[in-house]
Amino acid sequence: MPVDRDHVLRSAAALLTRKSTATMDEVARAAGISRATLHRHFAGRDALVRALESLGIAECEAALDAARVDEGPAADAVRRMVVAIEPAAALLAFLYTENQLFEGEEQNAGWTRIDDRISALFRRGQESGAFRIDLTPAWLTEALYGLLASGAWAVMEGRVARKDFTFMITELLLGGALRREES
Amino acid sequence: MPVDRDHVLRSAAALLTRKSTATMDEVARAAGISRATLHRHFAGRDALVRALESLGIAECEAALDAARVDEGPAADAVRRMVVAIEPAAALLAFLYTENQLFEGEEQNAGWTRIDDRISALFRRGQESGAFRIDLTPAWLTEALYGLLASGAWAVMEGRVARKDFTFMITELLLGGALRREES
DNA sequence: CCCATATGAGACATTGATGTCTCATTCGCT
DNA sequence: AGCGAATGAGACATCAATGTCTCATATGGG
Repeated sequence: MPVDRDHVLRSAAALLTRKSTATMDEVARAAGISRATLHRHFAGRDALVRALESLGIAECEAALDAARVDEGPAADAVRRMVVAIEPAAALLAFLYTENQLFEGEEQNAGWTRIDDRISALFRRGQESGAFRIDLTPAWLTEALYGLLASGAWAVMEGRVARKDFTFMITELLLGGALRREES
Repeated sequence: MPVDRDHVLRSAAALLTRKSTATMDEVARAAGISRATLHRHFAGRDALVRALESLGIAECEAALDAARVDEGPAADAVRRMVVAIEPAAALLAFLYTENQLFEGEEQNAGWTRIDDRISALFRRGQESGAFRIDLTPAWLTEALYGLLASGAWAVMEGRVARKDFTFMITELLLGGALRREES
C-alpha cells in the first residue's frame, strides 16, 4: 500500500516528457494515485520537478559510470555512453527544456559534474587525435544533449524507430552526414 | 503610435525563447506596450503563439528560398541553409519545444512543407553520393532542429560564441566529431 | 482479529493568469 | 488647434491549478 516513489517519478517523467505542462492531477492519475497522495510525497510541482532532476542526474551519472567513459578509445567511450544514457533520454529531454525556466537560480551542481565529465571525454578524444579540435568540447557536449532530446522526441512521435536511436545519434555525432572517403 | 506588430512578435519571441512560461503581462512589458494593447492585437496567449508559429514558418521558408537549397552540391546547400536560418534559430528553438504541447491537434501544414524541403535536400545529398545513406533524411532533419535549438540556447547562455554558431552546427552536422583521415 | 498507518475522494480557500471593460490620455493628422 | 483613433492604466469577473484539510476506507503487520 505504501506508494512506490520510484514508480511515481517514472510515470511523471513519462507524462511530463510528452506534455510538460501537465497538471499535478494528471501526474497523479498517470501514476495511479490520488492528487492528495502525490502531494504527501512531493510538496508541490516544484518539488516534483526537483525530484525528477535528481533522478535524471543520478541516472546520467550512473550511465557515465557504467559506460566507463574514461577508458579505451574516446570514440568507443562515446558509443558506450549513448547506449547507457538511452533509457534516460526522454527524461533528459524534459529536464533539458525545463532547465531553461530556472534562468535566475543557479543550476544543480550535478549538471555541472556531468557536463564536466562529458566535456572531459571529448577533450580526451581531441588530445588523443581521434576527434577534431575545431569543435569545442563544450559545444560537443551541448550538441549531444540536443541530439538526445531530438532523438527522444522523434522516437516518441514515431518518426524514428527506437531501435535506431543510439545508432543515429552516435553516427551523426561522431561521423556526421558526409560520406567518408573510402580509404 | 500604432503598434509595430512585427516588433511585438520579435520581442515576444526573444522573451519566450528564454522563458517559455512568461506571462502575457511580461510579454507586453518586454515589447514596451501595455497588456491591454497586447490583447487588442492578439486575442490571447494562444493566438500569440500561433502568430509566432506563422512568423517562424515564414522566416524558415524565406530562409530556404534564400539559401536556394535545390541548387548546387548538397553539402554547400546545407551550409547556406544553416546560415540563412541562423537569425530565426532562437524562435525555432522556442517553437520546437512548444510544439510538443500541441500533441492532440494537427500541426501546422507549414512545418510539413519545411520538413519536406529539408528532407528532400538530405535525400538529394544521398542520391548524389555526397551523404551517407545509413542516416535517414527524416533523422537528419530532426537532428538539424535539435542542433539549432541546442546552438541557440548555448549562445543565449554564453556557452558558445554567436559567431561560431553556424560553423559549429554545419561542421558537426556534416562532418561529425571524428577527425577525417588525411587523404 | 485489531489497530496503526497510508490512501482516496472531495471540499475549501488561495493564488495567479486571463480575458473584458471603462476611461482618461496621448499621438498623429488635417 | 481640434478631431479621431489608438494606447495606457487599472478595475473586474472568471477560471484553472494549487495547496491544505477532513473523513471514510483499505491495507498490512502484530
